[in-house]
Amino acid sequence: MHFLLRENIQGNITLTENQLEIFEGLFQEKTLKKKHYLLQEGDIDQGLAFVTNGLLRSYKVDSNGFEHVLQFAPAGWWMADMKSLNRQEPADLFIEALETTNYLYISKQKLDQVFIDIPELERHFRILAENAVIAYQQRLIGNLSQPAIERFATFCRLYPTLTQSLPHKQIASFIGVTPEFFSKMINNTPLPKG
Amino acid sequence: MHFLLRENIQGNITLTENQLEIFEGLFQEKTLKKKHYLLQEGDIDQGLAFVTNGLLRSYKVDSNGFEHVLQFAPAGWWMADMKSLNRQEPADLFIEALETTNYLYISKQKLDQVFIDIPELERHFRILAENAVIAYQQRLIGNLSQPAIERFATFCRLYPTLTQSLPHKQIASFIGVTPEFFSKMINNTPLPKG
DNA sequence: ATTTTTGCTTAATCTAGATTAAGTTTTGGG
DNA sequence: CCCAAAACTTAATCTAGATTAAGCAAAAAT
Repeated sequence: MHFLLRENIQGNITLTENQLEIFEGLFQEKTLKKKHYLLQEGDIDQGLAFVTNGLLRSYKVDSNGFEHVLQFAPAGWWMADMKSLNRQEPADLFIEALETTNYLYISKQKLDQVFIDIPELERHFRILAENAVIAYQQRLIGNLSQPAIERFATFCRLYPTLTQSLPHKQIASFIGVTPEFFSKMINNTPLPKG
Repeated sequence: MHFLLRENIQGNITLTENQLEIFEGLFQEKTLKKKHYLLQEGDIDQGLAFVTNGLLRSYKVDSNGFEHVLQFAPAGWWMADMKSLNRQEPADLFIEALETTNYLYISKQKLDQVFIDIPELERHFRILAENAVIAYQQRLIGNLSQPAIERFATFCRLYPTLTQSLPHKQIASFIGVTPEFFSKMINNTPLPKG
């Protein structure tokens, strides 16, 4: 059940078996049914989720009621409303299960303590945060410089698995177009005549 | 000269006077003249800059030759091409001085070592990275959900000092519009008749 | 000081993508 | 198995912002 968590950690740092077991002992196994929420706007995020199975998405609802997907978290990915979690203030994001999802949950309190007990883990989360910064920078530049069709191509290259399993509506929201335009766009790859 | 660096650190962690002096000893003081580059596309970023005076910007040049500003760094801010620095690969960003700028420079090597010697500093940089993630998330959502005039209003609220000191062209690039549209937009706040 | 470059503005035209509105297909709950 | 709700498609119309093209102002460089 935890091999994905171990892989995640060992991608950045080296821990002893004992340290791994201490860390793993801080999580609870949880399940969220499809269409249920891990977090809703206004809640205060109390911890981090590591998906072991299924699929989560985080999104913001804007002042006109439109949804904008910030992140998808399939198995092996972390998910939280980082602003709400870090500052302990009301969330502006929703986190929802797109499929019934199993995840490991660790409270902010336990996470903060383990950074003191096992400083290598703080390195792991520093590197994860830095990689997230890089990913958001690239997405932002893509949104400013590329037309929708190229953003879609980038999405397909980056998340080939998700491209298959997600409703088009969700991909459209992630790349920043309406479902109507997305539909028109992908059905407009005109085949050569003859 | 270093009071801004101390303020920056002490905003997140507590170090002894001795630890502060060790850390400060790892930096070189440098100066970059206006319009000169700290980093150009294709270079490999070798370290982090902490601005003590002046103003840097990082930007990407897209395939059509248009510039997109990722970040401004006035006094008290850090600057790097995080992707190039972390992965030691060719940069896709330029980092340029918009004014003659003084900064403290630390190499990647020394920074990595000090994270081992003084684990609290790794916490500081973890928190900085997490705050950067939050800022990019908000900027991305703003770009997807708000018209340019509201993105400009947000920019003015967030960076009141920069709003005064920056050429309009740079603000336009940051919020993601052409200079022509920016000009039209800000000169179109129609005054009431009479 | 004057020439060149860079920045700012205005205005006409153009377009990627939004909006609105149906109609169709698929999914899933009871 | 059936019905309601979602998801997807198509098409007409609309608009925020881009593009192109001038002209003007300010700042740097020689």
